[in-house]
Amino acid sequence: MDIWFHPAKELNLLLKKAAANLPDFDNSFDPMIRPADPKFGDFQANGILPFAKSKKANPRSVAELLVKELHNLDEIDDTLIESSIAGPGFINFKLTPKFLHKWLLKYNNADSLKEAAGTFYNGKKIVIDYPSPNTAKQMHVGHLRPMVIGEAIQRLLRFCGANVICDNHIGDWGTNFGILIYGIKSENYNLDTPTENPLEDLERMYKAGSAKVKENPAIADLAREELVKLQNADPENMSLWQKITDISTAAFEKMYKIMGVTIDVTLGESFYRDKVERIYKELSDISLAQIDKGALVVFFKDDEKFKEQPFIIRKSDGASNYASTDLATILYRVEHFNAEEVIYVTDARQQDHFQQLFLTVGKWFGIKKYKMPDMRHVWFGTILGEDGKAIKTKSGEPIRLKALIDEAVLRAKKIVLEKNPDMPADEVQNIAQTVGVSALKYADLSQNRSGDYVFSWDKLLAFDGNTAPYLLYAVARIHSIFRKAQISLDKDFSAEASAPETEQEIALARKLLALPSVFELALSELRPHYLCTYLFELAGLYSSFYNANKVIVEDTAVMARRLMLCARTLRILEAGLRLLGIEPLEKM
RNA sequence: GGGGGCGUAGCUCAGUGGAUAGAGCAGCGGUUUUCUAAACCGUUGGUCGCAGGUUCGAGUCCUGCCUCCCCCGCCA
Repeated sequence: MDIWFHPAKELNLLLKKAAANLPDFDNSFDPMIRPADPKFGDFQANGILPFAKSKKANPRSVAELLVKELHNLDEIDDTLIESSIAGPGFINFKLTPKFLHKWLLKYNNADSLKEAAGTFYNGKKIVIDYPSPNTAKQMHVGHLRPMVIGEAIQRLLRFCGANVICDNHIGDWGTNFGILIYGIKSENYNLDTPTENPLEDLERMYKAGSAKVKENPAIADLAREELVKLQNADPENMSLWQKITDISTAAFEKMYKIMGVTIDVTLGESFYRDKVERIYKELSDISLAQIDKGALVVFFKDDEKFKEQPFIIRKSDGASNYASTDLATILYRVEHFNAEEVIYVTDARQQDHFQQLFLTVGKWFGIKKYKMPDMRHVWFGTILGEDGKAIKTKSGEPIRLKALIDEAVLRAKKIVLEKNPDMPADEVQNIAQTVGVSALKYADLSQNRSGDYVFSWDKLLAFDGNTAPYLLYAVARIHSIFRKAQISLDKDFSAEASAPETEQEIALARKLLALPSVFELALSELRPHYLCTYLFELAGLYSSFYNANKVIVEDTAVMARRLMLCARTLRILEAGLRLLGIEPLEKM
């Protein structure tokens, strides 16, 4: 019998195969394999109950027939998998220590795990759109989520075999540049000799300009003129715009580096400014779009939700908007990158926009016979202020991302020093940097992305419980064991180590084998918090094992057995942390 | 008015129609001559917003209601 990477998936197939051999079963039977409570087994099949009900049969006797047939199959080795029937008619499956051992020998490092996980996506071409900030604005706490969630998802997709392109669709074009350029000119601000924080200056000038535009129509006209000049490629305004973009990009890149955000291409809205005409023409030609109240809009008369909510794809003043560029963008991604799937990582408020976008693309691509990509909007809730309202740039004091990171690192440093009074200063700084930043990221990733949450320093910078430092600590302790024993983490244990024996060894090994089911779940919903929960539980089981079962012992057989478990736990914890965008430490 | 989301322990949150609803924090009580105690073990704590319904089985699905947040034509 093969040692399957993903036992739940294989069992599901084999149960169907067994059922097909039995006259009492038919196609309506779905095994419904799920990970089980460890006290019952590794997996459970829930499907017998509804099936027996529909056939008016006794679930337990139906289950007995199926289990017997399953174990008659050549693919099943009774010394590797045990089945039992429990309760009203559940089938419980338990992987034996022998199976656990063989699996751990086979999937012994990140490469072998990645190779096996690659079958989930099999090279599917996916463009993922994140974090897509707007230029000329400083990053604040609101940018945390798209960065960390987008990064975790793209890494997970890549690990599971997708051919991913991270496309940073920055907001670098639009009406606000008229106001900003007006603001810069009215202050005679020199972009060539920028101050320490030029983005702060740009933001200030935009705010000042925006306030003036609101109260003075004459200034509004001036701002509009600047915008028209920019759109007509006036050299002076284009040069200003380019400098704004360069300043913003430089500042963003610094932040991406700190936050571990990796980007393949940056094709902002400005890139699509000459590509929207084709959109207007095509959508008009196929009568999908029409002029209404001066604007070009798409109606969805046959859609229950949007029948009275059109999608504006060109403003009545002739200018493009979010919808125009998003339509041009998705076409480009399909035509140029051959995207088979496009994933957008943005906040929840944009759900209507993306539903309308997807509806429009569905009709448009259908009529034009363009290759239809899968489209997913991965949305997340808002980070709220103490008042329960969204933290906004304009009102109140937004917490800058930089300040948040600095505070996190400072707090981490205090703890590192406390725990390691004799550590050299540069090492303290390195560890504090990783601990602080990863705590920040993990706090966001470990929550189900679809909820809002209230910002609090203590919450985002928590270092206890289900946090990055807890996981990093588990990793550091494993490294310490191997340092102490002077054994390589990549040592081949196949000759020396035997199957797990103690309660803690077995519990830990079983958890390690749950990884593929976690990938499957996290991928199906693109929710990184499932991976966080798993890693936390894994680290918890490791800590229990570590406490109860000493690794470096006289008995070489016991030591080899436990060292192998440590090495495998380390590899999975490290791989998992890296998927979350967290670089593990060897010491802390 | 239409739509989306949220509501689970004192707090912050997990929970794929499945078995006695779980963690962390906080609280209480333990564990260190032993591989990193940033740890481990034990323990207290529940009207899963309310009311119906579907189901062998509902925190999970459906209907209605309540609280709060968000979106609903020229912002992104």
